[in-house]
Amino acid sequence: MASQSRTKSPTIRDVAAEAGVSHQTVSRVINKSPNVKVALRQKVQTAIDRLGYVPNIAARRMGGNRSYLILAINDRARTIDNWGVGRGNDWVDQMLFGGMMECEKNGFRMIFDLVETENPAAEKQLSAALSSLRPDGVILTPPHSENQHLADLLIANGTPFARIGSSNKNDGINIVMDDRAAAHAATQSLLDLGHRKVAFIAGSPDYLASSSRLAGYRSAMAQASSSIHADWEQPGDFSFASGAEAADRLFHSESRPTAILASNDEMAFAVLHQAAKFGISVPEELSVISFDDTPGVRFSVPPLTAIRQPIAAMARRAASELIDRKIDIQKGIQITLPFELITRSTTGSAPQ
Amino acid sequence: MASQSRTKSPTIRDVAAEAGVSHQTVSRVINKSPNVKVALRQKVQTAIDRLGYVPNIAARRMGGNRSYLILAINDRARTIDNWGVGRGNDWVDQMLFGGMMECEKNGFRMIFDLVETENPAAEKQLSAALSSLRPDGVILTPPHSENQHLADLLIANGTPFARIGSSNKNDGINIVMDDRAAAHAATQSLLDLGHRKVAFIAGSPDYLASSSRLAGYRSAMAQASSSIHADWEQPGDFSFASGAEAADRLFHSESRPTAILASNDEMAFAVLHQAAKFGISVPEELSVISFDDTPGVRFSVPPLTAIRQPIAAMARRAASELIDRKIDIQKGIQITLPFELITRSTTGSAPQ
DNA sequence: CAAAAAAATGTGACCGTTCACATTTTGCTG
DNA sequence: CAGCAAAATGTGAACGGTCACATTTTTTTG
Repeated sequence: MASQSRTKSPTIRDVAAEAGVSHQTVSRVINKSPNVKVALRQKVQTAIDRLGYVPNIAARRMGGNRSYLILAINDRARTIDNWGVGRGNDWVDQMLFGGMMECEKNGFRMIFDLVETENPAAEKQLSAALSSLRPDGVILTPPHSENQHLADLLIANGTPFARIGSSNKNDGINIVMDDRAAAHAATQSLLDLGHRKVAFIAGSPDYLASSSRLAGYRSAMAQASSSIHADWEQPGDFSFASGAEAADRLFHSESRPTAILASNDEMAFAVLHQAAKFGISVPEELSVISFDDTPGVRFSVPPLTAIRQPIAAMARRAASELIDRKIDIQKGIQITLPFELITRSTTGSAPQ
Repeated sequence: MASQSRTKSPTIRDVAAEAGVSHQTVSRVINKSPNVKVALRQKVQTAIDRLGYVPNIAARRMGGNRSYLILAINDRARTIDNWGVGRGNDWVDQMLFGGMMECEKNGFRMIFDLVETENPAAEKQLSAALSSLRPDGVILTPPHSENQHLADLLIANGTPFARIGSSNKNDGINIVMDDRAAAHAATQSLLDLGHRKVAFIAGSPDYLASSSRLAGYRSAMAQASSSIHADWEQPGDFSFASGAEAADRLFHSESRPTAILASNDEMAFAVLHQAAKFGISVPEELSVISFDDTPGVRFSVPPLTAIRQPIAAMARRAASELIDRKIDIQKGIQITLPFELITRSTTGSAPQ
């Protein structure tokens, strides 16, 4: 009944026999060892091609001390809503793409683990995954990149790791976008369009990025030396609801802003939503810029001008660094990737 | 320099020594063999807990004929745009969630492979993945679920597989939403609101779902016995651009529809976009329903009424069936999962 | 209650790689 | 061109599970 007998794939010894060499020589060819003569290498390669040999990843892990696996830890909370509410985790597919391409290029595989944000068993879950998979590297994405317990566990275990979207850490590989500079640039672009009343909706304080973005906004505003209104800095938590509330407060403010910088796309969507309700036209009466540039933004009406967070590029870089693994995880490495301001249709000159 | 020595995880033999039994007994406990006395089982379990033992997945694969791996084949084309254009693959994260939860529950892991749609090397890529990973099951997602070459390869290899979003196949496990019924229901809901001029924007003909949806639309319209205008059936290919073009044609049509059923969210977004341009208010002058209900839809203005495609549930079911593997892949199994019509704000009574 | 059957437990080989080390071949030096 | 170092290739063990089968214990049966 169940599955019929699996076709037997050729082994390294089949290739060795076919090429008339020892199995170890085949291994050397696979692993690009420099100490194989060209003639032999070619003979082996021919045999590999003829037999369609592909090394078995499980056996490689058994024999050597590498697994050719990169483990990506993502937030379950961001994804779980898909079940009911239909909230997407735009990180996952970009992670997948950026990280996976890099892995594939190097004969690695990427495996995901979804860990609940506030789960006290998170360490246990990671620990089990390490034992079971013995990955060559682990990528931590927000908010897990802020969880030092996980990092400590990885250090104790001797597994190299990279954090995405977190910096100022003195261990592991830390890959970030320059949030401060990005927020500054976005704010400046609004100032350059003649806006003087520029508001900011902050992200959840749990994320380091939130304070960096706020700092960038403040520095640009301070430089502009225009009068700053306290109401223009609104709290938020990255949710649609919090964005809508912030927008309400701003629209009711006695000094209503003509431009709003929102700390993520979802809150920017909420701003557009509320603007429509208030009969405020975008971009004629109000300009909006958001952070992240997740895939959905180009379908908003009007399409959002946004700071693109290079998630795929960050994941790719994380994978690449882990695969190279010339790294001493005990001391931290900081890598900053460039941001990009994508101008679409929610920004325009300040109203007269 | 490189990674420091990895902490040695306990092995099955460490547990055996700790519990004072043979390694095979430990193996039996792990695998829930019924033939272990309760007293012994408990002694072993205690030792497992004390040592924090977790079986090494690679070793399990080497010894036995299972890998505890499910391979999910996704479309690279849908994802590759992330790099440049920022187009999301809403399948991936839902697949990930639905399938992965099920895998995790059973001690399995899910691995993704991104395969280009039109790539002639697709079979080679799958073949390599099979050799390398030896997965216990493979999940094919659109458009790969329509590629019989891949299915044949899997059958020849003896690897069970499930197709998502494809039916009428006589091999493998086939999991679908009832597209015809869903399209019928959506169309009917518009007719029930008093609409008589109901248009349809079709999806790419490469997908079986496209024709099913068209059929459902036609059957509902036929039943309504209202006069049907040829212009109301517009071609499309699931892209924003094709949706915008279809909308343009419909809005210029001499018998402009008061309701439009679009075959996916992206084309529905395009309809909203064009409606705004034409100054057509939604839902007062035009009702819109879309297919898929991908995460972004609730941020459209106004939020889209949509048929939810239960992607996560389908992935979960696929994984579940493959893990149970009581299946004879030679003969096909058809599984239909329920759809759901999510009413949001793009639908309303027909204008007078 | 002895003999046979069934259930519980144990033993050693094996999966397909890489590793450590042994051996052979090649290249270099004086 | 002997003698030795370095490069190229080969050999067998080991990784950590499961499998097939052997052995021991318990239960059933006539």
